Amino acid sequence: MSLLSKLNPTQQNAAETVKGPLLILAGAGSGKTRVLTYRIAHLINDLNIAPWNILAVTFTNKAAAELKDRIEELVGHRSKDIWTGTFHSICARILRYDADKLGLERDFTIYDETDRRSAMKRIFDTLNINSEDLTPRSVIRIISRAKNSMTSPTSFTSDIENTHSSELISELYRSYQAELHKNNALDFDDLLVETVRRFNETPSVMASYQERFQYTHVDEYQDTNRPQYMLCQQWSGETRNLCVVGDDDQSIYKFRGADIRNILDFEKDYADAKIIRLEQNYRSTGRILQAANAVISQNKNRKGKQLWTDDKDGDLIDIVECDSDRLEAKYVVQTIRQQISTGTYKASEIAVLYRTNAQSRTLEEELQRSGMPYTIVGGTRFYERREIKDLLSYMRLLSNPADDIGMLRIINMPRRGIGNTSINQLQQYALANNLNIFETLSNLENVNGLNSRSIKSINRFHDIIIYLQRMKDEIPLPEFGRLVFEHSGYEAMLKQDRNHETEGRVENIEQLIAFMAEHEEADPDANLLSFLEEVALMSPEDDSNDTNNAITLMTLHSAKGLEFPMVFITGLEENLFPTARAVEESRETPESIEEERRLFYVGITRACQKLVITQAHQRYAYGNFIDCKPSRFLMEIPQELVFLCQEISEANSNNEQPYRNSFDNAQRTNRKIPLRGTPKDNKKGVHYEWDENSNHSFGDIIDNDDFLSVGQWVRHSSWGRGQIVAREGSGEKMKVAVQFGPHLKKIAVAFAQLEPG
DNA sequence: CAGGGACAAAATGAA
DNA sequence: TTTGTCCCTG
Repeated sequence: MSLLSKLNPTQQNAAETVKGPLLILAGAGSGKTRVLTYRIAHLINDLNIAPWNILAVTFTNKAAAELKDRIEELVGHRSKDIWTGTFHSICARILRYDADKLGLERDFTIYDETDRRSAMKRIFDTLNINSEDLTPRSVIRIISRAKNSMTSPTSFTSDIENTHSSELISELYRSYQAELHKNNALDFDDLLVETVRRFNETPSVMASYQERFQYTHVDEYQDTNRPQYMLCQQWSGETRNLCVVGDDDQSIYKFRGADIRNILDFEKDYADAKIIRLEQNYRSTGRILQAANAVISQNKNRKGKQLWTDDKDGDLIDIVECDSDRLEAKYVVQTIRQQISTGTYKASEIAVLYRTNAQSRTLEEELQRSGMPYTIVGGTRFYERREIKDLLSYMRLLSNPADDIGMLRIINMPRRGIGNTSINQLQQYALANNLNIFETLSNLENVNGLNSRSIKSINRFHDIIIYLQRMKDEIPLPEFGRLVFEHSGYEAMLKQDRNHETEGRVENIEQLIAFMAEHEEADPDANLLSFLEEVALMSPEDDSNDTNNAITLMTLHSAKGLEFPMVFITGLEENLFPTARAVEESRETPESIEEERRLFYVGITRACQKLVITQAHQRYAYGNFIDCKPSRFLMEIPQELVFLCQEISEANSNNEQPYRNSFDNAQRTNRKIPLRGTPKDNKKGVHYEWDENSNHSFGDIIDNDDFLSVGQWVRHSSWGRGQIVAREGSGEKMKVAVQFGPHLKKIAVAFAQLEPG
C-alpha cells in the first residue's frame, strides 16, 4: 500500500508532483506540514532519492526538528541526512563550511539587534554624529531594509523614504559594513545577503550546492524577502525542483522585508509552475472558519480562496467588552480557570494571543495571582538577559577575538578597574593602527595615556582571556561555560551582592550551562562555535520551556503555524490592533491595514474549537490611562457568529487593593524601587528594596525625628500616598514599613539605603 | 571611577 | 511612569 494513501486526493497530488516548480497554496489548517512530510518521505521511500539531496527550509528551527521527527516516523533513520533549517541557519552552515572558498573567516560571529546597535553607536561616536532625526536605531532600520531588498552601500540611493540624508546614510552603511568586517561579524541580514552575493561571485561553490539540493522545499513562502527569494532560485538551480508552500493570507512579516509578491507572482517567475490549492480545513469548527473567511475577504490584495470543513458549526465566538486592560486580563484568567476546573480544556490546550509583547505583562500578573501555570513565548527573551549576554560575549570573544563589540561589553564587566578613559585610549590606539582591541592588549606599552594602575588591570584581564582561550578546546562545553563564569570574575561579582535579583541571575547562568550540556549531547561535533551559532539563530518559539501543562501566552506573530483548542485574542482596539502606525498609514494607502487584517486572520485560524476575543475601553500605558475604541476588525465578523458580553468593573472592584502593575511586579522581582518623599519633606531620593521576608509587625513604634519617622507621609509615583507605620534601625540600614492605600490592607516593608551622613 | 541627578526614550512584530 | 544613558562631582 502506498505511503500517500493517507492523504486526501489534493494533498496526494501535491505530494506526487515532484518535478519542476510547484506552488502549494495551503490555507490555514489544511495539513500542509502533513503534505510536506509525506512528500519528502515519498521521495526517499518510493523514488529512492538520497536524503542528502533533499532540502527543506522552515520558518523556525523547532519546525525543522518537528518535520524531521515526523519524516523519521515514515522512513526511519535516513531522515537524519535531510538538510533542514531556517534560511538563516542553512546560510550560516554554508558560509562556515565553505568559508575559505567564499572569502570569509570560519569563526565569524553573528550579531543580533543589540550588537548591531552598539556597532552603529560606535560609528556615530567616531564620526561625531549628533543629528536630530538620525539615531543608531533608525539608521540600522534603514540599512536592514536596504539589505532586505539587496541594496548595497554603493547602490544605495534615496529611494528609501529618506530625503536629504541619503548620502550620510550611505556613508554610515559603508562604515557599518566595514566595522562588521573588521570585527569578523555578520548580522542576521548578512547571513542571507552574503550567501547570495558570494554564490554569485563563486559559481563553483554554488554549483556544488545545486548538485546537492536536488529537491528544494520552502515553507511559509509568503514571508520570504528578496534575498530569500534569490536563495530559492540559487538553491533549486537548473533542476528547478522547487516546491514552495504558503498562504498569501498569512503574510505577516512585511516589517522585516517579506514581500508578498514573491508568492503572488510565483507563476510569473516560473512560467511552467504548477499550482495546487489546499482549501479543506481539518482544524477549526465551521463558525470559526466562517469568521475567518469573512474577515479576510475584506482584503483586496489576495489570490482568493475559501476554507471549508466537514466539521460541525461549533460554538459561537465570544466577543467580550471590558472596562480596562486589567479587567480584560481578569476575565481571561477567570474564564480559563473555569474551563480547566470543569475539565473542558487542559491548560496546555489554551493560548492567549496579543498584538504587542507589552500586553503580556498584565496577563502575566493576573495569572500569577491566580497561581495557574503559564509559559510566555518570546517577550524578554532568555538570551537577551544581561547576565546571559555578558557571558555569551565572553565566549564570543574567545572564539572570535576580533569581536570588538563583545570586547567592549565585558572588558570592565565585572568591574576590574578599566575605566572609560582607559578604554577610550585603547580604542583610539586600535583605530589608529588598524587593530582590534584584543590585539592592542598585548601592545600596551605603545598606548598613550595609561597609568600604571590601569595597565596592571588590563594585563590581568588579558591573562584571563588568554587562559580561557587556551582552555576552550580542552574541556567539555558545559565545564568550559562554568570556567568562564568563575574565571571571569562574574560569579564573584554576583555572589558579592547577594539578593533576590542576583540569585535569579545565577540561576539563569546555571540554565545556560545546562543548555551547553544539552547542545553537546545532541551533536557529537559540537563545539563553542556551534553552540554560539545555535543560540544566535534561535527563534523565540524555539526556546519555549515546558509547555506540557501550561497556558501559552504569545504574540500573534509567534502563533503562526500553531493551533490550540481554545484561543483568546486580546486587545482588539483601534491603534493597538490594528496598530497606530497601520491606522495612520492607511489614511494615505488604505491597503496598509491589510497586513494587520492578515494577522487577525492568523489569530482566528489558530483556534480549533473555542475562540474568545476581548477588547478594553481603557488601557494603561506610560503611566496613564488612555481611552480605546473597538477595533474595526470586530465589525467584520458576521453578527450571527458572535456571542457578545460585557465585563463591568463593579463586579470586581470590591475587595481588590488599588495598586497597579508596578507594585506587584516590583514585589515579585524584588527590584529596587525609587521611592521619593514629597518635595516639602524630603528633597533627597531614597531607594527602597522590598523585603518580603521581613516579619516586621504592624504596631511597632519607633520614634525618631528623622525625616522618615513614623506618621510621616510619603508619596510614590505609582502607588500614591503612603504613611510610615513602623521603623527599625537608623542610618544606612533602616527598615521602614510604609502603608499605601486607603484600606490598610497591605503593608510594604522597605529596606532603606540612606545617604551617608 | 563610582554614584547620583537630569534627561530622554519607551512599545509593533523577529531571525 | 519606568528605565536607561549621559554627564558631573566628590
